[in-house]
Amino acid sequence: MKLTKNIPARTIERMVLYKRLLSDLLSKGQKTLFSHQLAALAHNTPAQVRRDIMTIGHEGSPHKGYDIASLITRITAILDGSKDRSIALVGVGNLGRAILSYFTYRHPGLTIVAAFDTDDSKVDRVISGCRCYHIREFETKVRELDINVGIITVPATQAQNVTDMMVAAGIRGILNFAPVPLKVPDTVCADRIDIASSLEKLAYFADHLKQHE
Amino acid sequence: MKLTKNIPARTIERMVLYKRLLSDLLSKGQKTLFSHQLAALAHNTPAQVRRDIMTIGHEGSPHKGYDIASLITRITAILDGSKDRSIALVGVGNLGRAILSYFTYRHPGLTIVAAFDTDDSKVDRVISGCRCYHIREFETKVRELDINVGIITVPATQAQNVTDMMVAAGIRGILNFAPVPLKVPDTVCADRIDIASSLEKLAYFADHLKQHE
DNA sequence: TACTTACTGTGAAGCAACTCACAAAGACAT
DNA sequence: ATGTCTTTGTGAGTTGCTTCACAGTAAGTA
Repeated sequence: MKLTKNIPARTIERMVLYKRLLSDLLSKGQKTLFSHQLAALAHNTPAQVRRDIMTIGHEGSPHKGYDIASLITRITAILDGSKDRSIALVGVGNLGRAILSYFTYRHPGLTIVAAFDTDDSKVDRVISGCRCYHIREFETKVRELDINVGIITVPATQAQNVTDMMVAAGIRGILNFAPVPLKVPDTVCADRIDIASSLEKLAYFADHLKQHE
Repeated sequence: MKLTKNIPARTIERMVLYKRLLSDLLSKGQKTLFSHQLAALAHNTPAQVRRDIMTIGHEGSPHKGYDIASLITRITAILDGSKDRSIALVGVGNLGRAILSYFTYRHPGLTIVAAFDTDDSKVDRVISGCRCYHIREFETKVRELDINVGIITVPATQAQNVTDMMVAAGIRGILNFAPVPLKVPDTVCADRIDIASSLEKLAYFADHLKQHE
């Protein structure tokens, strides 16, 4: 695979979606599709789809469209989805446990292999198939299990501390559920999922979207 | 408050964050701040902060900066955060329950007032302070409790059905945890939170971000 | 009073993502 | 063959958010 330079984040997000949609179609026996069909499934435009596929260096043929199997292969290669990802979760509270149970065995290629907490009553328990360790073992386990993505589900006040610890341990991607922005060096990628913020934003648009045509 | 026309979604997201950061400062007794201080807390630039504040029609003074209390008031007015929001959740599975427990009593102004499921064993139970109803009562309860935001935590196969039901019941904002994009009329605002996708994206950037200065 | 300093408000420039619109090309019909 | 139809690939244009850079301004200083 040629080294495609700098694919924009938005495109990567859509690739993840395309991959899932295409895999569905493939498992139903469909072999090819056109840009407008994928666009309908992804709720965007044919032009967007074609541009995206062009961006990752793949091509289709004007009369058959895109070959689903080879497109999946290409996207997978881009996303590096071939190799299994080991993920660590820090903060075994309500949300942490929910993510563990929600996640386990459901997402091939993405596995939460270790959870961490400061609470001794949680240490060594196995929650939804995932063992809990004391947070002081974090760096050791990260190295041992070759983890490079971390999930943060600790209270806001501790999120930055945990982040710094993750960065020090060599984590390169952080998914943060705490409602604070994290400071990370630019060799590390951090994303925030904040349910309360999302709801507030939604509440705003629920009121301000046009009420009529 | 004057009708500010069309504040971009990105700005609204930052407003939600600013509001939280400013409230923290206010409760610590701070009265005013400068754009560069808020920028540091929000991890963006002073110019961005000033532009945002300008966009919502507020202003500061060159020597004292912005008045925190009045800025919060303004943001709250914009976000309509004064009135309490009633929220419905559909799909009382692992994730649904986690969100209920994670959310309850923690977010003033945002309350999940009713949960819905098809499973009779869940109906009438109270989970984390929130009562479950059978989904056939959805529209009735939505009207009764004046709900206009909904959370979807059902399996992907049912997400669109639930969405259509929500739209029919008059819901205007939908937060979707199922890994499929939803089709909604443009009078309704839908947002997707997909943990698996986020992790895949993160995994990609964990590998592709620059390794060194 | 005049000078310095530090900040805001904002027009204009810069960027990045999205869309348009059309040339090129294969399939099929006649 | 020749023409028609449909769809791809893509340069160019557009849109919308972000950043720059500087005039305007008020407080502090002497």
